[in-house]
Amino acid sequence: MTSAEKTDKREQLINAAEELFAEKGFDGTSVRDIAQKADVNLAMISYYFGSKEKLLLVLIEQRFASSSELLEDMVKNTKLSSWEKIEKVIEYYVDKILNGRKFHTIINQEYNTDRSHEIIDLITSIKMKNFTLIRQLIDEGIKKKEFRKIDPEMTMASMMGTINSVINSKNIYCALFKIDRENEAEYLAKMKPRLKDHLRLMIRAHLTTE
Amino acid sequence: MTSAEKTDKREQLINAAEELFAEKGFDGTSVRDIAQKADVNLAMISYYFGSKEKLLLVLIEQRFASSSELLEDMVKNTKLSSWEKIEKVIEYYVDKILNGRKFHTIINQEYNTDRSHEIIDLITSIKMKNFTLIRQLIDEGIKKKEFRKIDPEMTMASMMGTINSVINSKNIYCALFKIDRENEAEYLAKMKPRLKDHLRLMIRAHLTTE
Amino acid sequence: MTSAEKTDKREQLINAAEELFAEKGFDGTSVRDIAQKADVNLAMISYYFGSKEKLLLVLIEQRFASSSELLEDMVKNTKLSSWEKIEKVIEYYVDKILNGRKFHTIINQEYNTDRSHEIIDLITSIKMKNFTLIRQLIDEGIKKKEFRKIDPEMTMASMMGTINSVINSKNIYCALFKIDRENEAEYLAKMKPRLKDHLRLMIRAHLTTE
Amino acid sequence: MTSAEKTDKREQLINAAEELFAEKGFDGTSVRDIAQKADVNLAMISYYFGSKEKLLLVLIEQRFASSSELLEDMVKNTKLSSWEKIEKVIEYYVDKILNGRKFHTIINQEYNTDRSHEIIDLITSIKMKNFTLIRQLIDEGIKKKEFRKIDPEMTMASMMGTINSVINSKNIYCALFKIDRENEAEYLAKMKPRLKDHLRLMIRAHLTTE
DNA sequence: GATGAATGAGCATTCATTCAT
DNA sequence: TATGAATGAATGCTCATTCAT
Repeated sequence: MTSAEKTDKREQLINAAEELFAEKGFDGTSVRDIAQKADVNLAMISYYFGSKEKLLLVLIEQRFASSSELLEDMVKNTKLSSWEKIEKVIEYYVDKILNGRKFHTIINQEYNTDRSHEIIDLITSIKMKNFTLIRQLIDEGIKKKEFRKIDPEMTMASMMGTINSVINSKNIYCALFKIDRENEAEYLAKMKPRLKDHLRLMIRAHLTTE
Repeated sequence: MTSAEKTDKREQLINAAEELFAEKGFDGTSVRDIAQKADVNLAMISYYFGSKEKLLLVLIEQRFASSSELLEDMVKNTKLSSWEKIEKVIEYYVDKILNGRKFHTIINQEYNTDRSHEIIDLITSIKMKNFTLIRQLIDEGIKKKEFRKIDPEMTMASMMGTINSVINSKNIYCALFKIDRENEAEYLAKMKPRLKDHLRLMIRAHLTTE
Repeated sequence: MTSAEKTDKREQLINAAEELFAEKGFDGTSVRDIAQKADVNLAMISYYFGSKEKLLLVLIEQRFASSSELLEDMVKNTKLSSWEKIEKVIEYYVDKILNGRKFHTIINQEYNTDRSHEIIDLITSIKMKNFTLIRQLIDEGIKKKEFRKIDPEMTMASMMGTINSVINSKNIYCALFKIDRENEAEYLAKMKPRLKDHLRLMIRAHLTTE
Repeated sequence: MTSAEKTDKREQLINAAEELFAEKGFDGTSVRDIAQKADVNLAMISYYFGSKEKLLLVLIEQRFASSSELLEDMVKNTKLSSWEKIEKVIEYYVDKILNGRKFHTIINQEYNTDRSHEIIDLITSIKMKNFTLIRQLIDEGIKKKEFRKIDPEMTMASMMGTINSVINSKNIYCALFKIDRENEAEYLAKMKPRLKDHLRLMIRAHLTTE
């Protein structure tokens, strides 16, 4: 057995878990479901991760890795205008979150429930870090009089909330825009530009003084 | 036993279910949990609702009742400007959704999962109805040149998404604004005006031409 | 369903558990074994007792009830000689322990292992109580010069240890005395008088001065 | 790798198994526990012993080796009186069993359960052999009129049972004599002379005519 | 209406063992 | 020898639901 195949089974389990957790929720997914979908023996979940919950933890850690690099670049960057930075952030996050739609569905679904502190704390820390970085960009724009004095937290809520709407209400948008519910690629292809255009337009009108 | 007591038990079950579903999710809540919290015999859930899933259905139907009356009023209303109507919609929805935070947490959490068609379809139909009505308000404003030609669906996504952020990320906002996580009343009192002010400002800048 | 039948299932579970724990040990017995032997649904163990361990606890509590009444009578009694009291204690304990052979096999087997404190503490407290009472009888005999100054604790160890030998080494004695291993009644019938005669003779020789 | 290290791992497994079986029982101990405690790969148990049960068998065989040499010496010996022989047997067995307390705890615990015939038969044969040899010593003393006509089997039951009490009820004696439960050495140091004195006194009073 | 008992299917996890390397 | 991976069966327990009363 090659080393590629070895890690395969672990990876297969994580991938199967991601799909199932997104579709059916954490509690709605049994370890049997995961093992079957991954075509891996049930006991390997215990072997590799210890428990179903620790599998979720590993899944989150792995998918969140390389999270806020662009944000840190933007904060340090001195050449771009504040608005150009925000534009880049919008571009980046729409792509990133929509490409990882399944994963972010899990995060959105499980974040509010009574999960173990480990999971809640992990997600909170990542969200807080990103929140703080975006806030710096907005504050900088306000200081430079490039932006109006708006409510930074609520403005971020609008950015993230708009993207999450597209993530969470796929059903609605597929119905509204007559997109085949099973065709994930088409959904992403149609929603990404629409979402980016809208956010750019709305956030610009909201932030910038003219 | 009086008829008041009769409906009491049914109502207690629905209320207990609402809290538990919001906290732990549908699958994470057992009928035993619900019966215990409601201080009602376990078998009564079967008796009153038939099954755990039908209890969720009844809960959704009951809480969604009297939903879109204001929207219909606004559509028919000819005295108010389009923006005044949107303002009223914002005011109304922020109050309504934040007051029913627990219920909307359930909706947001369970809507994406593989629930029975009955539940998904019920939620979808209510959401679609409200979407359509708000769209009429926006289209009317565009027609009257009161609003710019923006993307109506994405604009609604932003309105709803912003409110949902406040619903779903209570953890984050409690941390950011130093609000006691257990003090629901304080959370609502602080977030409602902030949310309304922000939405009015942002949506106005986005929609209206000057 | 009559009330007799109701408690029957609970009782059946306890009886089945007693036999199986004695034969195969606590860990060697599965809840499925118990349910099957009792001809009762598996889930009833959870329903009645909460867990396998709590079933053992209930079993011990129930079988130990009405434990040390005779000993307390003997301590209070002023008419009998100290030796007559010890004789009665031997008579009583041989009958009691041999009649509850299965139960005492469990106690002897499980007492030394890493069980929950609840179980260990329960057994210890009962054993200590009886130890203390018997010690009083021996001390009284010594004070009255009826008995020699022997080691009371070790003397009790010999009394209990001898009886436990007959309990625990049934295999050996069946082989030595050619008793059918399956014939519990014959074993008890042959061992009880033998055990009583021996203990009376030995303990008398040990205790009494002439 | 040296041959010393080779047998080391095997020996480590047996030693770890002895401790764990004594503490938690055979069924309460998993092969993972043993492998971990011995710091040896799990699969080595299969490799060295074939199975968990065969490991127990090897453990018993190894610890029982060199068992009844002293007894055979005593039977052949013509110089010592019968009582002097019994005294030596008491001395020998108290030391031997108390020094191997953990092992004898296992034997006492597992002997009554439904183990494989191989194990039961092995233990029975060793016990029977020793029983027979001691019986010869007692019969010899009776024949020589040195001893009374007592019940030899029950007398042996008392000897072994008294020692087993000290083995099995360590909890009780630690509580009675205020010995630290974790201090095995202190327990043995205090119990051995006490046990020997008592047995000598009691068995002498029981056996010898004066 | 209301309840305690009962059921069978399902749960996550751990078991002793075996395998390829 | 030695190991990490893998397996299928079994573990204790909880699930939503039903039933007789």
